Amino acid sequence: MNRRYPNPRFRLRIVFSEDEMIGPGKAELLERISNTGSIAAAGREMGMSYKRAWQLVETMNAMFNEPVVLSTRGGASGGGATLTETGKAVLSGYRSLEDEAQKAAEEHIARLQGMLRIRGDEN
Amino acid sequence: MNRRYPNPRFRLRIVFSEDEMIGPGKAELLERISNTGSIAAAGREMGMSYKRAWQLVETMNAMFNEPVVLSTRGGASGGGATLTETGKAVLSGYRSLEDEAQKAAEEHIARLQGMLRIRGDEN
DNA sequence: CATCGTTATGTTTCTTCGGGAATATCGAAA
DNA sequence: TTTCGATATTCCCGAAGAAACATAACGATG
Repeated sequence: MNRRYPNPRFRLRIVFSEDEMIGPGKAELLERISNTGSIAAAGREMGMSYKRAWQLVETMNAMFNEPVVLSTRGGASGGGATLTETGKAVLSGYRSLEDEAQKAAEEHIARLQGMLRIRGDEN
Repeated sequence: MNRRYPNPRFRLRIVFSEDEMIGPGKAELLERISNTGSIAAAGREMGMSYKRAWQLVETMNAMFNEPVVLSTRGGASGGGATLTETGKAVLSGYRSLEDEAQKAAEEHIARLQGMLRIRGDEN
C-alpha cells in the first residue's frame, strides 16, 4: 500500500459558496446513479453508506435550479432513482470541464512529478 | 454569511500517492513562507497553528527530491525559513498549472454556474 | 394483502483531524 | 552569558463529520 499512483490524480472541485460545490465525489455518484438506477446501489459501489449518498443527492438537488436526481419509492423493485436532464447536463458539464482542465495541465503535472523524490519501490 | 462567492472558486489538487499531494493549502503556505521568511508567521496569516504549518512543510520536504523549505534556528531574530530553488520551482509550477487549468475551464464553470438555483439574496 | 428492496430520516457511536498547551533547542547579538 | 523569538516535538482534548444502527414509509406485483 501507499504506492505512488501510476499517473498522478488530478482532482478538481468548483466551489460556488460555502456549501455549494461539486467535485469528483458528487460527479462519480451521479454517474453511478445513472448507471445503476439506484442511490443505494451507487453508494454501495463507492463504498459509502446509503445515508451519505442520499445526503449528497439532497445537497445537489437543492443547489441547482432543478433537481438532478428523481427518485421513486415502492413498487416491485422497491424504487429507484434517475438523472434528470439537468442532472445529465451537470454531469457531462463537469466531465468536460475536468477533461479540458486536465489536458491544459498535463505538462505542468509532469514537470512537478519530475521533482518528486525517487523511491526504492518505484515501479 | 453563506453568500455565494462573486466568482466560483476553482480548487485543484494533484495527488501523486495516498500521502503525497499538493493543492491550494500547501501552495499558499509556500507563498507566505516566501513572503514572510517564517513558518510561524505564514501559518498565523493563514489562521493555522504553527504545528500544522510545520507538518505541511515536513510533508513537502519529504516528498520532493530536495527540500522545498530551509529553516534555521536561533540567532537575533530567533530563526526563519526560506524557499529553496526547488521550493520556488514547485510553487511557480503549481501556480502556472492552476492558471492554465482554470483558463481552460472557465467557460465550463460559467455554464455550470448558470444552472445554479437563483436565490433571493442574490447580489 | 403480504412481500420485498428501495427511499427517507433520526439517533447514537466512533474516528479522525487539528488546535492548544507545554517543553526543549538553537544561536546571534546586546 | 543572558536574552529573545523562532524552530522542533510531544501530549491531551474537543469538535466535526462519517459510520453504524434503527425505523418508517412506500407501492407494484404476485
